[in-house]
Amino acid sequence: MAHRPRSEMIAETKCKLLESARRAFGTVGYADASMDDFTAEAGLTRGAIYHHFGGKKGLLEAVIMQIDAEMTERLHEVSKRASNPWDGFVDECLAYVEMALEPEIQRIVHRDGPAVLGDPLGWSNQEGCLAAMMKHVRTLKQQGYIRQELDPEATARLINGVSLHGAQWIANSHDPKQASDRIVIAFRALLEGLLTTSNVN
Amino acid sequence: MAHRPRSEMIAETKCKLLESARRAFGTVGYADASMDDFTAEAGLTRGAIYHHFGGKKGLLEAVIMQIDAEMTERLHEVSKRASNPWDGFVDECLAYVEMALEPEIQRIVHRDGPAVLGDPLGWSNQEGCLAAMMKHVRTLKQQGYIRQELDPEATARLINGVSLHGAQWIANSHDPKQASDRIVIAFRALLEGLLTTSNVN
DNA sequence: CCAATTGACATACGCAGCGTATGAACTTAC
DNA sequence: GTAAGTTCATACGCTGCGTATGTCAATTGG
Repeated sequence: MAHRPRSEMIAETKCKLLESARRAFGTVGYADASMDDFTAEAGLTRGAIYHHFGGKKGLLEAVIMQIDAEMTERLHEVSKRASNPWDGFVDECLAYVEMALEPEIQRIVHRDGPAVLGDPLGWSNQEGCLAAMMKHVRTLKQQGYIRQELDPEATARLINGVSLHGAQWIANSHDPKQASDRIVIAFRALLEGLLTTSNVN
Repeated sequence: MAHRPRSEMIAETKCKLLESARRAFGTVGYADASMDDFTAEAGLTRGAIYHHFGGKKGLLEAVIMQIDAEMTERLHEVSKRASNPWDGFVDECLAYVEMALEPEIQRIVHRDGPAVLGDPLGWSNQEGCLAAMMKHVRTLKQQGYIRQELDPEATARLINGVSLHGAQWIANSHDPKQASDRIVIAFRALLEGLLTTSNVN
């Protein structure tokens, strides 16, 4: 077995770095993740990181983009199998909450990410979870489900905030199950504020 | 002029440390704030920090508590001069948004704080901004303004999330004025979802 | 098929920054 | 007035990042 093409080797190296970095970031956090440690774990050294990702920050950014792509995919799956647009939207929101409960996502995407890279607006603008939700809101508006005066982007942003904080509260609650139930009730109530009067049940 | 009582000297030292640390954290951020630098700026050394605050984290915690206390006070002022409870609540929410726009608050309280110290639930549980908002929600519920099935804590948490993300979006927008207008509309819509049907206009 | 060149990493070095252990001065208590 | 405790400064070692440099393999051009 001779050597495989170079492009494959590179892709594998990048993949290994992303994997071990993601695990380190997700467990001990960005600040306490030693580059020497998790590169060694991947059988490499820091040199590879500086070459491929420019540095520790670049690596974090790449990890986040990877996770965000996975989240977007999962959310798409959820909203696809709803019977009507509004329910699909609500389901997607709740799925987003559930995902934010996963330790890896919570830590990397929602805590260290904004702290290290700044506001999420910069790195998840195109084709990310936020973009997907924004598109969803726009559709609901066109179909008359929600109020006409609502701006899709602003609305998506706010709902995103609701989801994140709800999730955070649930995650850190001593009784996650009960917290989840209470959050869902309040969440649904808030969302109903968006509906046009003719759509309020 | 002889020596003043020791307790005064200590208080002054603590105050100076808090002040310079707060400035450093608020501008360059927690990670890039060198303890040697901002202690020197206060005419002291790191030794003082480890003695009084236990370390860098402890100092951040103290700074956050100081800011949170100021925020609580300011919010209280706002809601006090409203004509009715619901308007007072809405005003308080919008004031919270505005405060989250201030760079120092945004950076220290909403970004570095959670990243370094973990979830805000731990450090702002008692007598903080969240507690105040929660109390407000409870009152509104008792007075019949908002739905009975809503849990005050969960609701306050979600609204907090709405405020934070709205503020963040406004702050990073290229047109803050326009963004602010769009956020306010969506924010009000969401809040109206909390109202009892008899209170919806 | 063989240089020449580029790319993909590893190695070595320097430096900043944190935490701790130690020490000195000053205060308070008795 | 002395002993004890407090408040800070100083000194030390360690970890961890970034960069500069080196090395080897792979690709390219003739």
